[in-house]
Amino acid sequence: MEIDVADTLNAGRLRPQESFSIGVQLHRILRAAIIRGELAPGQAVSEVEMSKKFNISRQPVREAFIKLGEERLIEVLPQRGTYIRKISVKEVLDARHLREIIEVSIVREVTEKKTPALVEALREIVAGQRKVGPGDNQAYLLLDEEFHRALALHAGREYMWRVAEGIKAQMNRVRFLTFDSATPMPQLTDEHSGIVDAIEAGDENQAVQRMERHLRALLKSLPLMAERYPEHFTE
Amino acid sequence: MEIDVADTLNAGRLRPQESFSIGVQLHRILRAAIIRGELAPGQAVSEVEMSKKFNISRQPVREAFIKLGEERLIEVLPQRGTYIRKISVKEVLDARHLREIIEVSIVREVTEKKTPALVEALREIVAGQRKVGPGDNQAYLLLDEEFHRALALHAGREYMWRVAEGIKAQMNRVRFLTFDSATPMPQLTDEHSGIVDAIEAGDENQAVQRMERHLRALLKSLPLMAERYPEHFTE
DNA sequence: AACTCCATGCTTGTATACTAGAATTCAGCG
DNA sequence: CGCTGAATTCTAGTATACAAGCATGGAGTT
Repeated sequence: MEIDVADTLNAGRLRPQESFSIGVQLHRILRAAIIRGELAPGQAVSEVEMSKKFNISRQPVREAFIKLGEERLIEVLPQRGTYIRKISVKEVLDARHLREIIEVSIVREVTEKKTPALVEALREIVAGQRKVGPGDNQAYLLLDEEFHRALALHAGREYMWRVAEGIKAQMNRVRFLTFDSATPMPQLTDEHSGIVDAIEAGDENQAVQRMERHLRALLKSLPLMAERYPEHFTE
Repeated sequence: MEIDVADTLNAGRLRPQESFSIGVQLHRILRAAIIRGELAPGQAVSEVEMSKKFNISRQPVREAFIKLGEERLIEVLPQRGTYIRKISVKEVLDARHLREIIEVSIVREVTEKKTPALVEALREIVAGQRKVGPGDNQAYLLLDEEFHRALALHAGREYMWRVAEGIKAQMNRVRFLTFDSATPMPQLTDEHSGIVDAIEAGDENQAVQRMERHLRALLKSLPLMAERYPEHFTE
C-alpha cells in the first residue's frame, strides 16, 4: 500500500521562509512526513524525485538526506537507492529506555528546583492539552513536546533535551500509528497533570514513578502495532 | 596561537580507502583533528580551504561540515564563515551527566546479565591498557572506548551506544587537554579493573558506584582546564 | 529451456559554475 | 582628520554537469 507522496506532501515551490536554507526546510518537511507515516516504511525515494517535486536542485535534497540518514529515518545505499527505514522494534525499545532514564533524571532534578512559576507554566500547557480536539493528533503531540521540553529547560539541560529530541523521532513514528486506534488522549493529559502535582508537592519519588509509568505506555502498544502493521516494521 | 592545519593534518590526495566516500573520510579526519585540538577552538575554517588542502571539490567538504555541525564541533554561519566551536563548560557538564546515567544504566544491566566470556573479554581489554606506552594517548583512548563499548553491546544496547558516542566527542576534547598534564593512565586502568571485579562478583551497587566515580573524574579536571586554556573555552 | 553477457537506465558521488549576502577596505567627501 | 559609501573579496547556498557503480532486461548462445 504505497502512499503517493504527491498526495500528502504539498509539493511545489519551496522558498517562502527565506530565513532558513532550502536544505534545512526540506529536512524538516521530510522528517515530519516520515514520522507521520506519509512516506511509507520501505518506500524508495530518490534525490531527483524530491528535487523535481519541490522544484529545487539535487544539492539541498542531498543535504536533507544526509541528516535524515544520521537520524536513522532513511537509509542511503550508495549507487543503489535510498529507502525509508522500517521501524525496528529493538531500536524503539532502546530509544524508549534511553528516554526514560533521561526524563527520570530530569524530573528528579526539577522536583528539587521547582518554582511556582514553573508549576503554573506546566499547568497552562496541560490545560491547553485538554482543549485539543479529539482528532487533532498533531496539535496534541506539539503540546506534549512542549510539556517535556519545559521540564528539561527548567532543569537547565538544554543539551540533554537536544539529544532526547533525536531519540523521540523513533518513538513518535510508533505513536502516530497508535493514534488511530488505542490511545486515549485524555488519559495522557491526566498523567501529565499527575506529574505536575507530584512536582508541586515536592514528592520526588512519586514524580519519578509517574513519569516512568507515563513513558512505559509505549511498551504495551508497540507489540500491538508491530502485529497490526507488519509492513511498517523490520523485525 | 593559531595552529596551522597543514602542519598537523597530512593534506594531499584523499582516495586510498575507496570503500568509503570522500565526504565520510574527511568527516572522520576532521572530527579527530578537532577532538585532538589540532584545529584550534575559535579558528576559522572554510570549505574552499579544505577542498584545496585535500585536493577535492567543495561538495564532500560541505557534507563533512554538515555532520560536524550537527555534532556541535563546528559552527556554520551562513554567508559569513565556519568556525571550530569553543568548548562550552555547560555543555560538557551536561554531556558528562548524560553519559553517566547511560553508563550506569548499562553497567547495572550488565552485572545482571554477566557471563564468564564477557568478564574474560573485559579483562583482556584492561590488560591491553596496561601495555600502552606512557605517551600514547590516542592508543589508550581507543582501548578505553573499547571497554565501554563492550559493556554496552553486551547489554544489547547498540542504539544507546550510538548516542553515547556522539556525546563523548564533547568530553574527549577536554580529555585531550588533560592528557599532557594531570591524568595518570594507570589509575584509569585500575578503575576499569575494579569495575570488572564488581561485575564478576555480581555486586550491582558497587559496580554502579565505581562507574560513577570513574566518570566523575572529569568534574575535577574540567575547571582546571578551563582556567589553564581559557582560549579553548567559551564561558 | 536455461544460462551468459552486454547494453541501458537507474541510483548516488563528485566536480565545477553561478548566486547571494556579509564584511572589509579604500577612495572620496565633508 | 574623520566619516560615509561603494567596490572588492571573502563566505556559504544553490544549480547543473559529469563520473561511476549497481540492477535489470533482453538478445544471443549453448
